[in-house]
Amino acid sequence: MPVHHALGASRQVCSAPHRRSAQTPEPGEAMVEDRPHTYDHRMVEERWQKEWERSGIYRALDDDPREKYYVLEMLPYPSGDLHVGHAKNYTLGDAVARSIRMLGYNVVHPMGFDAFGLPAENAAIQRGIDPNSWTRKNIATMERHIRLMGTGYDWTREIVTCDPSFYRWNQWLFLRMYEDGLAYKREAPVNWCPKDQTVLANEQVVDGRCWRCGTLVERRNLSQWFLKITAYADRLLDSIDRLDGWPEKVRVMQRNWIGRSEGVTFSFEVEGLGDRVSVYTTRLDTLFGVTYLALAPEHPIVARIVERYPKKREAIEAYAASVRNKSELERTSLMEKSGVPTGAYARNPLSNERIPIWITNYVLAEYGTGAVMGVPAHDERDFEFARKAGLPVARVIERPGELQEGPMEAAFIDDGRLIASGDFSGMNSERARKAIGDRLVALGIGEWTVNYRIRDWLISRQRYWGTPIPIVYCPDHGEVAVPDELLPVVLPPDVPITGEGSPLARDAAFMNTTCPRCGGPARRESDTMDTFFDSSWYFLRYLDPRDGGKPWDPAIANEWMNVDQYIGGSEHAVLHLLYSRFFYKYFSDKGWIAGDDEPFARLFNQGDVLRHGVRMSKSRGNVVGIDETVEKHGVDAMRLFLIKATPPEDSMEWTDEGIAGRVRFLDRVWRACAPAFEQAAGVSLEALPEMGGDEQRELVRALHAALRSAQEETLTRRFHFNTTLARLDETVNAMTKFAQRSQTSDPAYLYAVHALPIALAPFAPHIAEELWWRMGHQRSVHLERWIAPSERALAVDRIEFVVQINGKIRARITAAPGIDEEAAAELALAERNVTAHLAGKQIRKRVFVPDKLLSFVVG
RNA sequence: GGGGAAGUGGCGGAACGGUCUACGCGAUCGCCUCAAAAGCGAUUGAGCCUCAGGCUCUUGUGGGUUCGAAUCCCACCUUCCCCA
Repeated sequence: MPVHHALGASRQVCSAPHRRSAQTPEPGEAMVEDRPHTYDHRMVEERWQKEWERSGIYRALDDDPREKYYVLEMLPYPSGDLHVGHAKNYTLGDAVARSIRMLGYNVVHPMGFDAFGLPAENAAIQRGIDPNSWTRKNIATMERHIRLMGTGYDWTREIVTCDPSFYRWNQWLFLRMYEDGLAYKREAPVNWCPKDQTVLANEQVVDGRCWRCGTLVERRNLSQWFLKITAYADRLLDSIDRLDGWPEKVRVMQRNWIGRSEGVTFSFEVEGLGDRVSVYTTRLDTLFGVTYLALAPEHPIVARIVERYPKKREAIEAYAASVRNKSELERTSLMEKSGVPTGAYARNPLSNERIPIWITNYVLAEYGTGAVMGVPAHDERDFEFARKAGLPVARVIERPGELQEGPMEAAFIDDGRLIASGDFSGMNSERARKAIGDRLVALGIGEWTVNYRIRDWLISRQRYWGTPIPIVYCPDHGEVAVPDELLPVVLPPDVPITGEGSPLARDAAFMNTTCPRCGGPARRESDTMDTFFDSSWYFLRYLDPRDGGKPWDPAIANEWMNVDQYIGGSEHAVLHLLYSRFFYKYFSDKGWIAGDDEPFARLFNQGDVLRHGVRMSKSRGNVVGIDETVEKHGVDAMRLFLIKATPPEDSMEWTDEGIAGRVRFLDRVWRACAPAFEQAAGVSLEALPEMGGDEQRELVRALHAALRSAQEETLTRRFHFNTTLARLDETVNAMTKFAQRSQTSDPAYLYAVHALPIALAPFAPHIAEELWWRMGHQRSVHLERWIAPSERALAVDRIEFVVQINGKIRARITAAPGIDEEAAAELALAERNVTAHLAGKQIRKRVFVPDKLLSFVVG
């Protein structure tokens, strides 16, 4: 039987209360004798994690009358051991899911693994481990860690993308896109990472380097599969405006990435050739400042020019060869701008001026038209090149009211007023762009053009550990789609992985197949899909994870979509989020989802966890592991520290003192509640308790302030639970104080003890459950409804207002709330310090803010 | 160069037109103890004065709006992020 001791007694006994059920393990005896003062986190946490698993309290059901709420963390890559930096992400999502659930929503909160990708293959190359078993092992470790954090996921919905039951739907979706002309194969110069031995999408090249391994990428011409994301460029851009639950930063980055610009495509005639060279520009106002035409060495017209002006052949070909294999970054940023004259000339279509044609390294064939008009006076790169090449600089824009003389020191790239521009001189830039554009169109050599920075998404990867692209090549029928009934095209096991070339291409058993159309011998496509394909739609599979006939049931998806709260790091601000938005718009067009064609209503970017001032990461060797942290301090303490340290969007420093503080907090919670376990449950939470005195009122007020904070931070989606934890600290401090002065059998105290587990449940789920159970409850605290914060409980019976004279505080006065201005003034004028400052002055104005201040303006 | 975010005690942060520094960490002192740890309690922005009281200053810097500004506006400085 429980033994009650007054708080502060030399020995605090935590004995076993009544049994809950046959399956529930008994609380250990260790708590009773070994560590009498403290809460034994290890035993309690382990026990409840097992119990939650057994009882399945976090399962989300499809037909639930409550309003749905979809909370999702970005699909993690199973990288093995997790550290507390990962824990921050899952802890926030878990706290949000739990508090939303307690507020009465039907919450779905699933988890799964982004299991395809290069690290598994690299492990195979380096250590000869099979990618599948390596991945499965990592998933097991990671899943254990995620469970160890006390997270309340609905594991019945778990998906693993390397499972054929998942990736078969990648193939199915790919085939629908193929049918709709959104998936196509073409030869193109692509980003090739020599280390990873594969191509990369534009989005996956950061500063000219492979986003994964940091190797400088090269250019290669290869035949590759693309997804036509550019067909959705305008829609992807336009609906960014509606994403008001997204961080502004991410919205700006997406807009920049899509990079829509309006300009004119027009052409220059090449002298003596009859051909024309097209260029695209948004800066038509600088057209009269063109002093040369720059071509990419790969531009098709170069060959014709060489033919016509053979004298320069050698120089041109040598130059083209020297540039050819350089990466985009090297050409546009790292290398000095260079070029050679071709000997050919072009005519400026408006000024009719004769300008030299150069080939240069800083113009890329696959960007725009592969040719640009050179305007050194008003473009930085052109200015730099012209200076090196000795080309003239012709100023055609000036800042109004400013006369420039002498040679230019740098390009002037702002808008201004046109000079030396024929009929257009005197116009401002904006008007001139329109006028010059219209003139070119009227002359029949130009066309208004909308241009995008975004390119089609290259999804081919010459690697093994990914979804096989379901295409076969037949000598008679060419490219043939694998029919749906033959899906999935299964990744063959036991393929030797050497890091040289495509493993699948060497596997004869995989490659040799029959043509679905004629039954004759055919070869399979050996490329696999970019893993971003998987993460572009996985959030729909969670909703119908075991469907064997389709990727998801539209009716079920419509019940749950879209994702109400998406949580993840800002590193996916462009890639994953842009791809997912593209897929979702396509699904919407197909009628596979209804309603909003944006998948993620709200997005929250978490801040990092730092150790010694830098981001925690394995490669830096500054990680603090989950296992050791949980072992030493406990899951709840870890979660509380991760939440308490900073607002969730900020990065935080992991400190030993910080987590120690949260361990102390949990001990204080335990000590405050333990003496009242037996009696607390007898006090109803439906109504406020009797609050005889100030101490009682203050205690209940502190508790309700915590309840209000958690509720507000959840419903406003601000998630600044660091302030909620401050209110919980105050609550527990108030309880400790109360217990020292008054009886712990006081109804107000018992009420606080009874309610505390509910207020703690979203943040420290284990101790909350333990307290709840010890009070005799049979049902999980996590299935309880939140206690609505009560205005009456929050009301104070005394306020302190300040008296200001000319803006300076001269007195602080305690009074009843709601005191009127006259009464407040009377009290103020009774203060010595107030009268002293008012003496001999005339009151010109009086400002009264109820319960806050009374301000006198004197002169 | 353009855009975005941010600068508050010894530290993390709270407050977002109305008492600056809630809460936590750290530190100092006290109680308990043979002693320590733990726990509990108190103190903790700076400088002054005629020190039971009161004054001045303080939210990166300088201006402005206002009875009143950390909060709103302008300029500048610094840091981080994105784009070029």
